[in-house]
Amino acid sequence: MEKNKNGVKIIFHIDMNQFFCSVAKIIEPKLEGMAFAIGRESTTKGVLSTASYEARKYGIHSGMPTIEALKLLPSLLIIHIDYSHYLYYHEKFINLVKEYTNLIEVASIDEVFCDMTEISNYRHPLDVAKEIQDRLVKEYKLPSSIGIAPTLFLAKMASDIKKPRGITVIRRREIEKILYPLSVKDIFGIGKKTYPRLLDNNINTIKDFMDINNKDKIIKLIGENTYNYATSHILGHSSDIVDPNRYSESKSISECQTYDVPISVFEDLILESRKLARSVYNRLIKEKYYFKTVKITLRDKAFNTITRQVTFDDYIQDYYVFNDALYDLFEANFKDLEYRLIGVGLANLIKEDKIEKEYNLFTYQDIDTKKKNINKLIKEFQEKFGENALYIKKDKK
DNA sequence: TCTGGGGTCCTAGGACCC
DNA sequence: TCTGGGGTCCTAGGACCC
Repeated sequence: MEKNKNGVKIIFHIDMNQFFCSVAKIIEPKLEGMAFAIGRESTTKGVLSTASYEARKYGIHSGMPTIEALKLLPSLLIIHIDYSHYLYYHEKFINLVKEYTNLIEVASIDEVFCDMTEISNYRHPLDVAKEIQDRLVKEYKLPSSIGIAPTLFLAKMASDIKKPRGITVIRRREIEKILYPLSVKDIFGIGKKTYPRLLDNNINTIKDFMDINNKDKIIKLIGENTYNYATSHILGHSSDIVDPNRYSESKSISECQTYDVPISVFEDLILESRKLARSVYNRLIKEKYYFKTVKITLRDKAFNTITRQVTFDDYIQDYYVFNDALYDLFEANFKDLEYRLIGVGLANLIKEDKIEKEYNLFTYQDIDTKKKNINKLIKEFQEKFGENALYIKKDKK
């Protein structure tokens, strides 16, 4: 891996500030300074995906039900933008960063990790960060925050510290100073379920979280693996590298739909599932995957959600097998309820070009196992009946 | 109070194999 | 009749992230 003259990796995490709102403002500059949010237009159903800083002042935030946000601010403007617009500016953003390094890991539509170790040998990382930030604003009107640290995890934590338009550096020797005063909810991976449970146990700050005296208590709450993951990453112990191919292959493809009018008739459910299935299948073919697992999701009016799945022995790419499996799964799990959400998906994916290799491997393994079994049997029988008992004499006429 | 849509990863239990 | 230990795969649910 890249190392600079000090033997330390320089990782950037570049995070677009309220990316969806920025794109809306590019499309319509009048939105600048207005309290608005991104969500489903002309309905109070659903949740908001982003809120402008002006809207956030009223307590409005992403994930908030639209109807709740409107209670806080009846004049909140709700905008919907086609996803292709976001993708367009995503590309611009990625291409600009690629001018500095090819070691880029696209983490989501609005954030990337990049390894700037090489460039740090002849340019100061802060200058580079400042330049990227300025160019994103000048060339595309995209504000961003940048975190600079020796690991991906710390860079991600760093970019969160100053928003909007911040640049934060975390050096190894500054980890305690910078991170320990922060709340445990700022730890990447601690969410809205775990946070209150930690608070109940007097774990408020990252300092509390890292206190060895709290170790057993925290492990009981979040499990040993999560604990070890979080603590070692906070200390900067991580061998993660910027991997441009980390998300290049999907693990699953799925689509779901929430209905304003719940579905309570099985035939309607099947009809809707066919639409979702068609779309999922098109993506499967377009991206050249085979699948082994078919999944369904059902959510009723009371928000009870079940998932069911079936896995086949071989990788397949057959639309009718997919649809039959969906039908069987829905039929077996359909109850006399009102369903608000239906989901279908494919998992256990493999790329088309890998499939032949896989099959050859399977066949080889099969032969190998079979051979071993036969030899075991021969040995057993020879021990029982004698070395030559299994060889039939050919002297018979 | 009302809760979208697309993902990833983890856990715990069970089946099965050696 | 009383049954170990390790590994892998599958399933369902849950937490989390953007």
